Amino acid sequence: MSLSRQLSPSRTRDDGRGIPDATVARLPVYHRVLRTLADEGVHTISSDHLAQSCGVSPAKLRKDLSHLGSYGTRGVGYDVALLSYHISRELGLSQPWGVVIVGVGNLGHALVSYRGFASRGFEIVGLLDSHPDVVGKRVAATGVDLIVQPMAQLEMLVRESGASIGVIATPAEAAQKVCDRLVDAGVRSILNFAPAVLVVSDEVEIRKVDLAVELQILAFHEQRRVDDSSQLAQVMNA
Amino acid sequence: MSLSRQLSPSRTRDDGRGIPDATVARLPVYHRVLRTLADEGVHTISSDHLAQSCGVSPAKLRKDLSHLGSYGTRGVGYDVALLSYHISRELGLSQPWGVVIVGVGNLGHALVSYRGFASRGFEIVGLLDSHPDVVGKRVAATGVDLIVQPMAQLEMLVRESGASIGVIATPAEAAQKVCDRLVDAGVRSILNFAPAVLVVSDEVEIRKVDLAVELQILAFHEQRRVDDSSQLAQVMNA
DNA sequence: TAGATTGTTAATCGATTAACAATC
DNA sequence: TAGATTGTTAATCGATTAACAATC
Repeated sequence: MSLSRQLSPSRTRDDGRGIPDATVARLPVYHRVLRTLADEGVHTISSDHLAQSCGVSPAKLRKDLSHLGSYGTRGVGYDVALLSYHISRELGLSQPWGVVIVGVGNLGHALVSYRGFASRGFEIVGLLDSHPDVVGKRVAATGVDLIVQPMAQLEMLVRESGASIGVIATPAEAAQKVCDRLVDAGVRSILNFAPAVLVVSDEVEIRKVDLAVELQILAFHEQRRVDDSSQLAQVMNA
Repeated sequence: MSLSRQLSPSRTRDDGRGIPDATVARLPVYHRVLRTLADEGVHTISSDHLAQSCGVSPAKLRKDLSHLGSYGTRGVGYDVALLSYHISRELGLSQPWGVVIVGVGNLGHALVSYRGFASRGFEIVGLLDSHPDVVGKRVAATGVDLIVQPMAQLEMLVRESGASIGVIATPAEAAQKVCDRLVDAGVRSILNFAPAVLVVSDEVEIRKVDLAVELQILAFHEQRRVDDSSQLAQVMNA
């Protein structure tokens, strides 16, 4: 699909087909746990222990890490600092990424005050909202101190800041329009919190966080649990 | 794993192995889109059109729906209301589920004001926080009007309300303790927003929403894009 | 050397996809 | 009947897992 696979089959130690999506999705967890371990003064850790801390199986962890290269030592384990570095490099955390947040309601505020941004090299470079009551308000948190801009500023803000990630925290009705404008302005990565299916071109990477979906998946399992226990009761009575 | 599969191999029209996880994760999207279509007065829709609205392939949609039973009409399509009903029933949305939210910071507030709750049968039955400034505050939104309770009330609140879903919106440090207390009090489904790996027994269903993870996955793709274009430039120059 | 632990292999499992027979 | 569209089949693909040879 992407040109790069054909151009350079092995950018790192990987075997040419790129790092599997499932692995990429777990790398941030490994990275966070490794940083915590480093803070606690741990220098070396085995795949068994690290896997347990990350909530995955040791086999899966080793398989995942093998895609990055060979950074462990047989008989010893992994150097925490070294592995942490290689993961962050692979994830692209060694360079800063500008983030624009569209929609500064409760969720937008929660995102601004989220401490995980700056510590991983993300910088919030712009806040936008369409509501007159919100536009012009100053929003400050650790590492952030911005004035909410009107929507008309979107294109200029994205271009001047060079933001590469757009976060959509608007109501569902506004999401597609906002998405289109972000993409037209040059954003190629979108994180969508609005409960809407966004249509984008293939070049745009889009991730979706949907609270309602998560809750409904839990409801499904809750219901199955209830069904199970009532069925069990029937069997017991029979 | 669960007893029910052995007891009753076919609760609905499914073939005994239960509905695949990947399918369950997509059902809420189908459901939301179907409700929107119903609101727009659409009575019948083909898998091709519905799939497009949901952002999936027609083959995947039909395969997914086939796990629920046979609710379409060949040559015609799906009845929007009927299909919507069967999905909601399968997801367990036909009965109300009580939700307790622990941690009423910016994110907790965003969750309370989220409109997707009540419309899908979820009811927020309790808000808890450890911070003295927050405890006792009244939090109101559509369908919600609650006083934030101190953490000491957790067990009593869960038991008296019969809440089945616990939402953790605390800092990472507090998350495991909160999780343990929720589970001890009887909660079997947890939605975790804290950037922490929670350890729970097998009986507890846990879902995780991690903003930092989503952003880092986007950063990975951004970086790959940058690498690609610089490589392309090199090839062009050569 | 002996014990420990990685990185890789091969088998298995689950999800996706395309094609088409069934049938409205 | 002819056209349309579902539900199912079989092939493919990607992810997981367990086992173990390599090696510190």
